[in-house]
Amino acid sequence: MSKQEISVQPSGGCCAPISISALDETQAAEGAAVFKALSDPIRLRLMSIIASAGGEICVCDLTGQFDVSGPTISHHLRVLRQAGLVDCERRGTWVYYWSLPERMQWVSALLSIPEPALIS
Amino acid sequence: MSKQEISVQPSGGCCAPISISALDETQAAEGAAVFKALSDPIRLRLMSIIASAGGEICVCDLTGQFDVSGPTISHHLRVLRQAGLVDCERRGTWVYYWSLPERMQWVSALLSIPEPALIS
DNA sequence: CCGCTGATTAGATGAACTTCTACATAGTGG
DNA sequence: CCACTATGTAGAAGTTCATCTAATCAGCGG
Repeated sequence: MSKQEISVQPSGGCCAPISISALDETQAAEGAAVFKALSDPIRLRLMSIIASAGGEICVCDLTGQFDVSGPTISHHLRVLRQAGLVDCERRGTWVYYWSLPERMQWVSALLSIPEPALIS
Repeated sequence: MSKQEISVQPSGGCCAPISISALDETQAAEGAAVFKALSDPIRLRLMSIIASAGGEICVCDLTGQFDVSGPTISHHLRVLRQAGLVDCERRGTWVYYWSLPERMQWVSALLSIPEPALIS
């Protein structure tokens, strides 16, 4: 896995929270792409299950928790992967996914409101 | 403004970060709705301009910064409003928008990775 | 009261997205 | 080498979304 695909290239979480300064078009495009990946209820729940799994989790343990077909889960996992939020690896018959905390934290920081901002 | 519309009812930012525990279907639906509002480059940039304005900002100061028509900006602002991320008020001829930090911080907290989680 | 400007609403159109079924690929084990 | 299981890919169908133009609403000034 981790194959080369046309995906959002993480430019490195490098911009100030939006409560501090506005985003330029490039930053907005990258941020919006990540938010789009999280904008589906199934994907957000998938992301939360993977992120809270503490390590990695097998696709076979994900599929059963949703009322959609396997290919649909597969599709959603690819979207999360292309957004840089998770990565995966095949080991034998099974494929394991884990979350990429840096990416999550970058998006979190984008929306955060620093203490100084709360005071002013 | 602040009219009654079918929108995402903020249930109060009340769930743990997804790196700690998975979301149930209801929480995922509410979270995904907010992320969807932020999933468009124009909307995310609008949000960042409003949030970093320090107070409120007139629609007339927003429209000129984008290459889309006025009605399109209006549409995007409504989406942000329905997601509970901004609110607005008409004063005379002009309409002013401001950000709702609580909502922003709730979403930010959802994706945050608490210190203890980084250690374990 | 009428025209003007700012902003939103309504309706239409083309693109993107979610989901499915059918099929393909990867790996295990007899 | 073949059957079987776990995932992923391809393509299609229905729905949602972003955007535009045209029309409407709100407030100001003559």
